[in-house]
Amino acid sequence: MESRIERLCIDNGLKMTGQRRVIARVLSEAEDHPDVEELYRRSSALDKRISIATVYRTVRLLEEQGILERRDFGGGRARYEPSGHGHHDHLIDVETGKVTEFEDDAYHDMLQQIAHRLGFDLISHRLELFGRRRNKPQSDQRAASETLPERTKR
Amino acid sequence: MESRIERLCIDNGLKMTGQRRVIARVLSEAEDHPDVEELYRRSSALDKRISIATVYRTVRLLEEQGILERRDFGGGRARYEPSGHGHHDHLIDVETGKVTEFEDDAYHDMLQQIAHRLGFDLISHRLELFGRRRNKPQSDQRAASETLPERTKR
DNA sequence: ATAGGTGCAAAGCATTTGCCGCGGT
DNA sequence: ACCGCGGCAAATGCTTTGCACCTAT
Repeated sequence: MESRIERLCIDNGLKMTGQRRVIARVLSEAEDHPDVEELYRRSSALDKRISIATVYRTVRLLEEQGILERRDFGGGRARYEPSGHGHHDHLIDVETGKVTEFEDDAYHDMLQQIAHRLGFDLISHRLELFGRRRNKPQSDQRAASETLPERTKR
Repeated sequence: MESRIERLCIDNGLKMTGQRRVIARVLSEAEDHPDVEELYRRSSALDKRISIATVYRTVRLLEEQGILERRDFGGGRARYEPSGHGHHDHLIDVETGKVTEFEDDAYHDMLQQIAHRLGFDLISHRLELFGRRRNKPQSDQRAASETLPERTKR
């Protein structure tokens, strides 16, 4: 069984080694935004002979190929998610560290206008909200959340 | 002559040493978003006996006191700006690396609403636009820009 | 006087890289 | 067979810290 990301790797003409296959599978199955350490943990669980250096190299390679996207939610470690589940941004729960994704269509035009007013064409943006859960959360929006690993730095 | 930030330090009951006074002055006069290295450079120019460790310590202290704000524009180094020139976000010119500030009042409500829909109270946010300069920039908005130091990492 | 600040160099962390044997294609 | 890949450990870049001395208050 070939994972979604393995397929993408092959299509991009990447050499598929054992460790890459495992990492591709882990990424394909990830529903969150794991950092390298976490990817290494999950990959090691499937195949002991993977070094963290390889995870770093692979993750960088896949990012260059546009297969992965790097995120920076603060805390000093990069986090990754597969490309192509549409434009979305993130809300981080400041107490638990959980990340919730949300669609950004509503205000994308507004950002574009802001850029235009300043004399620029908008190429991309980065938006993160930091919030605290309210007593009675109402869920009228699909949103998956996860736990943010404890930060080491700072 | 006592700089604006030195005043804030005193008001917050911080012990004012020679090096802190110099760093406070440099920060008070900064119109950009310098990183620690840059602050060290500017401070050293005024007083040779300042170590970069002290700049790191001071900058962290001032951030904890709410006098400074840390920014992360990517590139692996923190950048700082004095607190309290109002809510604003940043647009980064992808070609030159220049940073332009802009006001965010217009869409702040919208962000709040998004957070609410997801069941959160909005505490803060981070918004960065990346754009390319257009031929004829129209300037109807106060905006200062600067050059982004070359990134070392990635 | 004394709590806290400073310089220096070493330690920490996340990430990258050199070297060299190994494995896809 | 050939070129790229992976493991390991050393290197890197930013930031923090232990220690011994120094200085505002």
